[in-house]
Amino acid sequence: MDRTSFRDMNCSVAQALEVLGDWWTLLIVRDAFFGARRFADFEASLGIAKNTLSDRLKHLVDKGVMEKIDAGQTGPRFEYRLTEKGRDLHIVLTALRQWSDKWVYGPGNEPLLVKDKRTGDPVSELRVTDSDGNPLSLRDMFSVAGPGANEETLRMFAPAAKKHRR
Amino acid sequence: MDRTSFRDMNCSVAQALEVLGDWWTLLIVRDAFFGARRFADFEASLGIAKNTLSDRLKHLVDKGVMEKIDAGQTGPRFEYRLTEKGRDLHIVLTALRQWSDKWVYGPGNEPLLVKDKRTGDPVSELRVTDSDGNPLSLRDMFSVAGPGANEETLRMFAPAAKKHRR
DNA sequence: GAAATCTAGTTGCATAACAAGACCATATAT
DNA sequence: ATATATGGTCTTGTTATGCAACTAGATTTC
Repeated sequence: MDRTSFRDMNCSVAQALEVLGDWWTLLIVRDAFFGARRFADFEASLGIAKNTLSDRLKHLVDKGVMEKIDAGQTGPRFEYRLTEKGRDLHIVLTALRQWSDKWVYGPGNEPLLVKDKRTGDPVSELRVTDSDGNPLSLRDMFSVAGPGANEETLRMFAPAAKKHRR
Repeated sequence: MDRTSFRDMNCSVAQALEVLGDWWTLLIVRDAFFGARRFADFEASLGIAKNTLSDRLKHLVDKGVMEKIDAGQTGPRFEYRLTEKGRDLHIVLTALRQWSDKWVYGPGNEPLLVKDKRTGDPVSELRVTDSDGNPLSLRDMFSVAGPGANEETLRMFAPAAKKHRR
């Protein structure tokens, strides 16, 4: 009666959630982007229980999102740093932030703004675009099985869609 | 000893996770994008327990991400559909998918490809850009307290960053 | 028209995940 | 020698989640 793992699902979203889907995990990554490095940093800024933080950091290190560095000439002093894999999550956090700014807080109530250093303007909203940078709406795209697809993928991906189409 | 809620954190990422952060939730949304609508659709394609699915759907409806529609002339027959708020999560799923395609599966092993209907090319990678559409790297941006910030935000956002800067 | 089936769940039980706080080991500071 | 800081582990409870059984209205089959 373990919690169902997403490991065997041949789906990128599922795999991402297998790494990031636990309660607290993405907030730890967020804090890392804000400069938190030490165990106590995360603990203080999140108010997370030590054991949970310990688990999550281990998991993130294990998955290659963060690395644990012994920064200690002076006693037990470790730093947890984002790897490149971890830094690449910036786009995921941006997507979540923008969604929440729009739908939870609403325009004009954002707790935090991310701006372009050069112009001072807020960064623009993420959009899915074609290769030339033109925005694509949901109706302008379609999904197909990729090179890594298998039957599992297909079962997942074309679930009931067909059954209910009129 | 409840699970810590993120409700009181004045942070967009935390609020997004308060809505989406549970195990299974984003996979349910993913399935909705793939055309799943009925209780049994989600159940079959995910292999999720009925009670958990029931909880999650209630929560998503409650948060305005999906709506429950009685599509039943013929018996108990409901449909769960994404609202506009829910459809806007497409960008979040895209970010997660692209991250995983890059870092978990690797190029050439994607289980699923999303393509431009017009050209047949895969949609391009999400990027954070300035108002003119020029890509910005992490170093090209900075964060500031927004109009909705409070002390809580600041404590979160400038946690240890200062302490450890040399 | 009775029995089986389908849909959309709820309920009860077992276990894993999570939270809170006590405790611990190493090292430096006083 | 004592106190403090760091970075945890351990113990103990409470939820969350999974699994299976059951329910209830409506439809289909016999």
